[in-house]
Amino acid sequence: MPSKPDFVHGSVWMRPPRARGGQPALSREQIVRAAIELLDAEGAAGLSMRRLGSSLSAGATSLYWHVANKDELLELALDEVLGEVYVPEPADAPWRVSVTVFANSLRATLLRHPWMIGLLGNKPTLGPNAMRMGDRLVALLTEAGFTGFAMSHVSSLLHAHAIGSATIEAAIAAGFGRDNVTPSEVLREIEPYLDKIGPEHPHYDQWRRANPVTDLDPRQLWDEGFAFGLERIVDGLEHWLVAGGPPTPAPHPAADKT
Amino acid sequence: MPSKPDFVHGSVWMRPPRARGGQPALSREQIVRAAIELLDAEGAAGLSMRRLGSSLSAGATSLYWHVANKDELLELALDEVLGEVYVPEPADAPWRVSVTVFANSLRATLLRHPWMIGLLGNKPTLGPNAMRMGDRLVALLTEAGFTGFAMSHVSSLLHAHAIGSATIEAAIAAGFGRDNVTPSEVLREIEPYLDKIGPEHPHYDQWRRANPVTDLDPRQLWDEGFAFGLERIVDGLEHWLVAGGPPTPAPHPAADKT
DNA sequence: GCTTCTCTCGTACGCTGTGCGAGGACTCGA
DNA sequence: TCGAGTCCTCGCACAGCGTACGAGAGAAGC
Repeated sequence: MPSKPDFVHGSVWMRPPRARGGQPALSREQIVRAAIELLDAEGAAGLSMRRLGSSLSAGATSLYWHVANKDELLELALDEVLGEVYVPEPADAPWRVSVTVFANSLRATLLRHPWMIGLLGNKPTLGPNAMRMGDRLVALLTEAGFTGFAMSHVSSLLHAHAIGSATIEAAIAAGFGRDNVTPSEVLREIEPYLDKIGPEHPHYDQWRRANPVTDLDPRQLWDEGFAFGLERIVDGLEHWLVAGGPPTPAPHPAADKT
Repeated sequence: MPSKPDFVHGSVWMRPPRARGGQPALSREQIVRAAIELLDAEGAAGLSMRRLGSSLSAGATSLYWHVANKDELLELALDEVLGEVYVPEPADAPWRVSVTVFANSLRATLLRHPWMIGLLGNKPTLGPNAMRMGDRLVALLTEAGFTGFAMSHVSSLLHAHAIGSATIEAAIAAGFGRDNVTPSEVLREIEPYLDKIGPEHPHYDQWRRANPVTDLDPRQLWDEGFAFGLERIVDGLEHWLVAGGPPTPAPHPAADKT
């Protein structure tokens, strides 16, 4: 066999841009991005290291060079999508508006990536995006006039409303996601069950008959409900603020106080 | 005949428990109770069918006679502990008080069984205890003067506050549960990390320095925060109520999304 | 040339949920 | 007393999981 021209075999042009044998075929960012894609498409149960690996044309255990374990990967993915949350600058608008924008953005992000919800209760979110979100929210609330621990309580209140609402909505939406049935059809399916157990729940049953929900788009109803709650919260905060904050000045509870 | 996974008829709540007879060494109630015990003791990751079986001195697959699968078992366990939530009767107290009692009870239940939190977003809770809770809350809110969809929005708002708050608290508490260290020690451990990345988060860092949290019991702080938020919510609801409910017939409710 | 560092991956282990079918225990009718 | 039928338990097996380990490929530096 005559020797082949060397430039064919060893040249750059013959090598694929990201050869399988090449070194940097994988990166942490790439892995996290692929994980999010898989999670969005198939939910939390659809993500396994093997599936993730093969979605990157890599071996399952190759991932462990870039990521300590699956939990850490989920943590990274969670913080990554938290980067989608938008927190306005304090100067952008009145605080009532800015706070509403933030809460809506957090809720929308959670509903866009419902797998986040089951992860949030597991460990504190200390990633860079979560911290950035927290920092900007502190700026916003401080500028609005909240100080001390009340400020962090307000932050928790807003977070809780978005997270709690998204949890409830995601739960019901999970019942809707099944094979191409519309929410109305699902609601109509549940109806007989509710009718059957109706007598055991007279108050709810009466309300349900007076407020049939079957023909409405539940998504619109949830949007309204979230906005309603958020308005009540912001109203309550404003009243508290104009009333002068805490009724009795308790700036520094240094010692145990009851 | 399409045997599509019918949302209602496939659900646990539609099927009666297996008929009795033979030798009932195991029962659904017993299994659910043991599962809750295991979940409380070891968290969601600590429950496996094999471990649950051997905690009942039974084979793992014996459980499948009484329970269709693990998901259904978790659903049963979730509804069971929801029975711990207390909803006052409308006549017991002014609605502001009753609503506060309910929200506190829901939060306390969630914190007593933190594994509930990761389950809530997965599917709607239609079990008997959840329905009973919903029914009593409807009675409460109707008596308070809320009607129509606003009533369900108020219900969602209260649920969301409890669930969201519990989620946040459980996440941080999970970081505390580690090997016999006190929360203060954990906070002191995190301190250097926060110091290091402080410059990237100036607002938060400034607030943190002005409000050192290290010496406080975080549990007390969370209690205060939850109560603060709940007061703001109830205030906001009361103002809305005395203002006469919805301001206008509202042709354009709210469709803003960010 | 050699060593060293960076990265990939095949193999393997212990664990998971659960389908299947054998078989034990009990009740009932004769 | 004897089947027959029903209720319930459980051993086995399978596919899939997270991941520890160590071999080895390729690039970089001496």
